[in-house]
Amino acid sequence: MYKLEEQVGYILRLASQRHATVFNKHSELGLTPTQFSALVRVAEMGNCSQNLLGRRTAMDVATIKGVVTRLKAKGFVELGADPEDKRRTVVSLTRTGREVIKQLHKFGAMVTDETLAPLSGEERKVFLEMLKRLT
Amino acid sequence: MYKLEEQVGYILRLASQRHATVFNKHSELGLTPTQFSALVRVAEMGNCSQNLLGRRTAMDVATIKGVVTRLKAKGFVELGADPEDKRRTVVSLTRTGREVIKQLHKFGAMVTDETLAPLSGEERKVFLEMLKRLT
DNA sequence: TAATATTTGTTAGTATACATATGAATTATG
DNA sequence: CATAATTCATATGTATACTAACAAATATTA
Repeated sequence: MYKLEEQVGYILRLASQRHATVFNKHSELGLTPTQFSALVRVAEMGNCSQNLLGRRTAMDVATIKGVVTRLKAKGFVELGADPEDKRRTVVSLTRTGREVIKQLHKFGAMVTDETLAPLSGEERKVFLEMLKRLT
Repeated sequence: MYKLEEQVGYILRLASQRHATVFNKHSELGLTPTQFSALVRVAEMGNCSQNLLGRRTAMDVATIKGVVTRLKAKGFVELGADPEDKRRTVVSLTRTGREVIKQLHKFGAMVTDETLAPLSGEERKVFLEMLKRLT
């Protein structure tokens, strides 16, 4: 007998839903999970092109464009030209962006912690290790 | 040091992406993962209202509406009125829908299998059990 | 029974997410 | 050096996914 509840895709969707709920409950800056990832990555990389940022956050060119547009609208990043390559849009943090990074790191750790709350410390390690192998 | 790669939300997104890739690679009927879930559930439940179907597949009222509309356009389900409750839209399988269910079950099992390929048999059980606890 | 609350479904708005087509700039190749 | 291939960014179209506002039907309760 086929059970939808046993299919990995279905359960992954449910787990993602719960994670999103946890994320949104605590998000004060009004960031979405994808915007959060992109912002953290920009901070890590310093300046980088929009497309490269997309690759480093596993987002499609069309997706990262929208994310960057909204991060700019919210004042966390700014866009500039690359003197060495006229095709590129360089993404960098604004002053506001730099100021919230530490908060974001704390926030991210808290969301991960609460999402994994049903698992023990040892289980979390095992689970994350296996989940990574599925990527 | 904060690592995006260690955050459960980020890894969940990557795993979902890979699952979607596996799903699409094998999908001949042109169904999406959500459409697949809804269709399998309709088959399980026989007739049911659109909203109830949404609840049983963890989809929002707005989301399930779109999914049902597309399943209808593809000829897998049909919509009718409920004589006992004029608010309800009853969703049921068409003849075509009934004919593809067995295929869908096989297909679903294959997708789960290929998605979980990086894990051993024992690991899969442990992983799915933990993933379910996160929902 | 009348007022209230809930349920069902629709619609609009925002945000991913991917495929594909296009155009501009850059790099690689013959 | 000129053509081809690649890269970067934009735009369009389709499909989730959730919120919020709304109307109609049904259920509850005062």
